[in-house]
Amino acid sequence: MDCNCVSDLLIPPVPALWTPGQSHHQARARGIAFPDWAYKPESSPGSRQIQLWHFILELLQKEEYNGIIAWQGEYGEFVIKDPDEVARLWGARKCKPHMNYDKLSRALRYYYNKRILHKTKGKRFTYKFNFSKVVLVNYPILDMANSPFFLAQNHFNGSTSTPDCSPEAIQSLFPRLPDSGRGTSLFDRTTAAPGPEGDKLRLDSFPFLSTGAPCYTKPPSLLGPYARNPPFDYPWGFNPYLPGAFSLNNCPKLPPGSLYPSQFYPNPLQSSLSQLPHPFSSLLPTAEAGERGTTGGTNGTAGGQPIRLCLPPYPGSLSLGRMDIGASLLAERERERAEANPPGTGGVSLGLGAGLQSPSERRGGLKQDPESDSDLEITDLSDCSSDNDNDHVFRKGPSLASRSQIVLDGKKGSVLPPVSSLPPTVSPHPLKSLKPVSPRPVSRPLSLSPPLPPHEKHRETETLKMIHS
DNA sequence: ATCGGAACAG
DNA sequence: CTGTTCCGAT
Repeated sequence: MDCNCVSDLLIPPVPALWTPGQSHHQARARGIAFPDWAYKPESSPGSRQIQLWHFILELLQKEEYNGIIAWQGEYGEFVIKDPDEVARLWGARKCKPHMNYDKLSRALRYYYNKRILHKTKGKRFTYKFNFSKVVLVNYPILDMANSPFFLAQNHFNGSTSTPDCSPEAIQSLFPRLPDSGRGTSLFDRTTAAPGPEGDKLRLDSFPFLSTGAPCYTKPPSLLGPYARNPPFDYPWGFNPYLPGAFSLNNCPKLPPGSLYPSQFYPNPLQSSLSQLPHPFSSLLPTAEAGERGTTGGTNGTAGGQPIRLCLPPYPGSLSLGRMDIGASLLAERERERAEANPPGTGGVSLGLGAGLQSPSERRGGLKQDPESDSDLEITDLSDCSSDNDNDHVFRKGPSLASRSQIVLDGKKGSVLPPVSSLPPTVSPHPLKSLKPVSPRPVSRPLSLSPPLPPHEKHRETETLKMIHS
């Protein structure tokens, strides 16, 4: 039969900035950008093929699909509005024509034990992601505990009302990064940048940068309509990890000194990352800037966008204190199999005092899963807004002048010297990472597959060529 | 609607 | 290992 597997080779075009369902309503959802690498099949150890959760994330990330699946409810929670359609898309992606929601949901259920996902009881077709889990799964090697992101997050969580310290501050720490991956064409599209074609950068190689820290998109109110969106004016030499670079001062809770532990640079990867710009930048809206409210979406998005995930707001609760998240995650991991810990257990905080202990020790009181299914340890972090409120922070250097031109693999890693030191871990196959989904709207009124504007297409092609070489 | 066991595929 | 396919039980 004919399946749409090809879609795997296509690149989604438009960046999908999460849009709060056009809504002004309720707690507006803030989108969080899920790190690119999270969407890459390669990032899923053990599986060469796209995984269901990746796929879900992809759909969630694109507003075109908001009619069938969308973030809703608590942070990380999403609802499958049209189970059959989602199943159909999944089936198309996997070339399983007989896929249906029953089967898809079975696969989803397997995630419960893995703690990647869990069901939101009481709400139909509603599930919730445990992002930290996802992160861990993808990048277990990272010592996220030491990441400023996480640290910030912890604090962030601690106080609900301190949004300040959080997202924005952190965000300001990183320069914008063009997107990545698969998409490769990200910036281009936007283009806004009249000229520089060289804005291609592949962050795939720096998964870590993305850090797993999904970032929130600013609520509409905060975001300008993309007023300014300089592709990125941060000097590549900027090292976000340098103390000086951070201006988390606004973050009262962050203990000085704890931000950049030496362990922060455990490996080459990390060091190289330090020169990378901020990945979240790709969140910048582009074409669809103007229109966002339609759920049915129609923007022309089709191709090359990297993946960006948008989540609904809520930093729920990271229950970890500032302890080491990594440890807790590990603990969780173990716990995972040990106890299927039914949700609903009390104990909100994951042992603040736990600190880094061996996974086996953690047992002590770590119990999370505050209530129901919210054991989600959120890893969100910064506000990845598209607007650069904090640009000024970085604005200083040679701005545009030094735009990077990193291309990918093999080609030239011009601007990022350390590229060579990057671990081969990620994205071995550029092409592969290029395209995640392109569910074609086989049936469905929704504009599942908007046409790609000519120029974009062109760009895309170019990009591909580049990658190829 | 959900769940999870079991067999099976790649 | 990650589903896919069936399916009986809630």
